Amino acid sequence: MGYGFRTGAGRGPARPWGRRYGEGAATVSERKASGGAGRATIRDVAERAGVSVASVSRVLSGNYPVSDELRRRVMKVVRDLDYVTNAHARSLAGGGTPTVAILINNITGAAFAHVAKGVEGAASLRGWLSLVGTTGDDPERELALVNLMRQQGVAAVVLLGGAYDFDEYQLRMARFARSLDAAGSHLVLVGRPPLEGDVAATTVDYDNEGGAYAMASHLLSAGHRRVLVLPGHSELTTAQGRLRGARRAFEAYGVPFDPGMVLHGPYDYGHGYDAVEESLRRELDFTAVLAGTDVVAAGAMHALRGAGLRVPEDISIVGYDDIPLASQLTPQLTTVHVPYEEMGRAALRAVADRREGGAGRRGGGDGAHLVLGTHVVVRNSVQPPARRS
Amino acid sequence: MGYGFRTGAGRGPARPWGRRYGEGAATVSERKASGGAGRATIRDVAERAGVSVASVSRVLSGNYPVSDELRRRVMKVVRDLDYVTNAHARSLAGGGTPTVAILINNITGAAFAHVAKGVEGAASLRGWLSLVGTTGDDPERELALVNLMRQQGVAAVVLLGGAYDFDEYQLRMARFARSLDAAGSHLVLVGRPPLEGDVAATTVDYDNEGGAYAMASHLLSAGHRRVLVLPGHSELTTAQGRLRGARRAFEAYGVPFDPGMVLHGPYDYGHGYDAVEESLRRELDFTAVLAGTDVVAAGAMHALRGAGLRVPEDISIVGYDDIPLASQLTPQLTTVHVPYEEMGRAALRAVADRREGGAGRRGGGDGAHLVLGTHVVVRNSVQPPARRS
DNA sequence: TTGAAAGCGTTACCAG
DNA sequence: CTGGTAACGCTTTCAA
Repeated sequence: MGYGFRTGAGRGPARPWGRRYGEGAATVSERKASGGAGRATIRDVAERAGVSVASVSRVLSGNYPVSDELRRRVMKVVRDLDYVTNAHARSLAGGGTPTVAILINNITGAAFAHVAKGVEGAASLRGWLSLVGTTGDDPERELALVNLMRQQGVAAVVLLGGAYDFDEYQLRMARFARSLDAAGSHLVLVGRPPLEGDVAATTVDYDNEGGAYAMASHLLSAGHRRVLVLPGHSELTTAQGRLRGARRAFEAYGVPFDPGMVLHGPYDYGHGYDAVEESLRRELDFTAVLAGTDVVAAGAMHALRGAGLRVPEDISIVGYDDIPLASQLTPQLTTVHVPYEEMGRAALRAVADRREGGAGRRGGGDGAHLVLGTHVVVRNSVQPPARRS
Repeated sequence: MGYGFRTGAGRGPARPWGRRYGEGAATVSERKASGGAGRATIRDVAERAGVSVASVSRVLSGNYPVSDELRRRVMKVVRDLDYVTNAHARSLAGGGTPTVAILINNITGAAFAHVAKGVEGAASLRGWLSLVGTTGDDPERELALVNLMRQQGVAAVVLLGGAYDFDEYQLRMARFARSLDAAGSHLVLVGRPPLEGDVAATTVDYDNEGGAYAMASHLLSAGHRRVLVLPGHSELTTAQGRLRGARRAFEAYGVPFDPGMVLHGPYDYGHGYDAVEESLRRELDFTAVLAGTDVVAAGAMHALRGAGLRVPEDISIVGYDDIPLASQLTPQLTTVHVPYEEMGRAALRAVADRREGGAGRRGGGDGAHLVLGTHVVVRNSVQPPARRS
């Protein structure tokens, strides 16, 4: 009748917006010449196959009964035209591939790569897509990225890596969580402590402090008493946890913990190198180095060697993370294994389960918290302390 | 008049599809309760600000003059509602954020991380988005991913890493290129040789063979004559190039090249280790190892050391890629620097330029080919050959 | 089992 | 400078 869209038999207004297919309800004319500019649409397929767009949609979605004949006809045209569905249109109409966004400070970190692999692998297993964004440690960029992901309508935003424990952090993350939740998305924190309060965010963490405790214990039980500790940046939550774990181990062993032996700094090779070099210059007395990450340990090892010290004969070194580098160093590094890839998988699983399970139980409160175990991997970088002259 | 959408004053059919805002042309009623389920839409914002959706769109797009008063009103509501544009709707309507897809075999590779960083960095600089997918060396998955990316309407698909030079490869890639081109997208090959013929794909490559030539020359000019070559998989284009370069260097130096000293295998630590161990067992006579990648070199170094051989005093080793690992090994590895990050940047730049420049010059033919230089980085893993007993 | 058409949330054109 | 609204390409309901 009077209303209706794409009916009205050619009485539409002028159309200066560009091409249009099949103007008028039953009029199959003015067809776009196949192979023209731009992507083929579902209507091109429908017309060419002599069926309705609804049928094409049903064939392609595969979630609706269609006759074999119809399917055959449609699929042939799809192949001929090399047609693929427009994901944007599909999402808009309600369907669409769920997408996870992975946000990371530095894509170059080996630990990240493994988490990303876990997420990506689990995602593609379910036919999900994954987006990656890097923040470069810039909070502004992080904010911008979260918003960008929100625009994309992602099923979840996975934030990777230790967080800086500034005052603003909790507020900011809580805001992210709320925002995403309101948009039907979800925040997942991987490798950082859970948010306080009743926030709708999932946390997938590992036993950071426990790993450090075990690692330090390993050193202590080998007889080391003077150990140089390089936990990382003092405001970084992972560094704080590692330091805490080490401290607890010292207490447990009744060994006094000397704060003067703790050197904070970034999780990189250069810091490990510099810290050890400086300690040597300052003639600090230590028989072992407890590094915050394997990369820091590698740097430390380099500096030690540069000073003519042997590892582990003169000085023992341990790392944290158990990235491939750990077993590629000489000597191979004793370190704490963190199940990064498994964490990635767990993160995606959490989101997927949540999605299937409780539609409608949104609105905060169910901040799940998963903690995966860590353990010491003993290799060749630790020996009982040498009696130093 | 008779036609029209969302006009016709309430004469529309029943609407069982769900909520709808502002039924009828001027009727501002039946508003969704703010804060309800789902994302706020541009119409929520428009209604709440008492302006038209067109105005909201203009304020948010920022590409059209609007009064300060309007902007203020709209932005306030946007903040109140925590509104973000729906990227899918935006793309569908013609706007939208350009997106690059990065496809990679193994996300864990360090070389990849740097290319990805380059692409991602350059992309976000322009406000572009980047997607990452991993193929796991599976051609089927690669195909599926390219199609997925095509569905997403990505501006370009960047394929990373050496390719397996099977017969089918050229055809497959040409098909990808054509497909993407037809959809208004573009194929970029990074770190692999360009496609043959008149194919619309851009290639960003590095002087692979030249780097190998220089690296081998370095070894030869140090006096090495018997060198164990571990180029990689024999079907991998990068491995082929590296082997070719080495061979040319031998020729240039008038040193006979012994095919028996070439051991093919994957680009991983284990292969380096195994190859050297086996060579040692077979009592192959060599004074240096020319590894296909730094990781292979690391494995080789480990095996050598396990056999009681010193590097570089007894055996010299060189790598390829110059990933961070190279300078973290002991001794630090002399290797070939490949500008991975720069390649990533170049890849994105190529796509972006192409997009701005020649709209309409699609249809094959302009397969640009960029080749970036490589160079030897001399560190401490090479010494003139020891006179062996 | 199939077809017709409304609706998803934007953008950009046209008219004022 | 602002408002109205067709169109983007698809899914899904309703009707046949």
